[in-house]
Amino acid sequence: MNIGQFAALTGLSAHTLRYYEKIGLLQSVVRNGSGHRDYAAKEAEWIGFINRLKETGMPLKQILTYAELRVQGDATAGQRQQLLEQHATQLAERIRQEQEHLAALKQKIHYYQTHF
Amino acid sequence: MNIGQFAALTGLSAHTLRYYEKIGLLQSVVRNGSGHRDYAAKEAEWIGFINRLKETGMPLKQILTYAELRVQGDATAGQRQQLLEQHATQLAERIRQEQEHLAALKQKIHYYQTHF
DNA sequence: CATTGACTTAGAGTTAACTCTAAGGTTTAG
DNA sequence: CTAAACCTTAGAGTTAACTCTAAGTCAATG
Repeated sequence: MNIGQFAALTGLSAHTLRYYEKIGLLQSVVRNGSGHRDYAAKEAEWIGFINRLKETGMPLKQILTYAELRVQGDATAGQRQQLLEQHATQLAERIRQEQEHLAALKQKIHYYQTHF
Repeated sequence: MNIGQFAALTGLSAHTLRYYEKIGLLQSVVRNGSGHRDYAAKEAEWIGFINRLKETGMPLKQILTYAELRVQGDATAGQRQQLLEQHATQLAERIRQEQEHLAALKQKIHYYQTHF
């Protein structure tokens, strides 16, 4: 799959895909005979995971750390697990806070409803 | 209360407080005889609400819209209510997504636990 | 065979929300 | 009285994560 198709599939732009490659987030993209990038299914999966981490607020730098551990193979599984555990803990805490904020917002909205 | 004390109280820097004033987020700060800002309790409350909106991902521009409606008084209560309702809906949706992400992360962590 | 899309490097531009600096002046606290 | 904190305007710098441009070349599609 070429970069245009892969961009459409992942929702990222071709520019962004090259950028991700440049900073080391995508290390396994192979080229076809004429030098064009040829994306495989595993890249789509990996981008999916990157997006999950991004959408939960992990900065690219940290995702990059994870990516670098990943290419080092099984020896780094423990570190990766720890990294994800830390992130999961932070995410749970954020969800908790957002629920609190949501409750407060709803109360404020209720105030508007009853007073105007 | 002067700007230094108020900064300490709200967790924002004096720089940021002046910046908020400049962009119109803080419109009611009075000055004492010598021109220094004199913050009141209502400002602290308002900053608290701004922080709540910020922490739930509302961009300053939109918070500014709310601020401008606010200073226009009761006539804009409906619009403000609508703005908050929209935001609450988005927030609820985001929480839902984050919960999904969290579940997926936990599964991945579980995978690490059982395979290494 | 013409158009569209791919390739490269290198670097500039964008947006949000600060964050800080300069430069000169006034006020307050101990 | 002196040091720290406040005031002003105007503008530069920062960080993240893109986003785009230039300039020239090569490949793929209909």
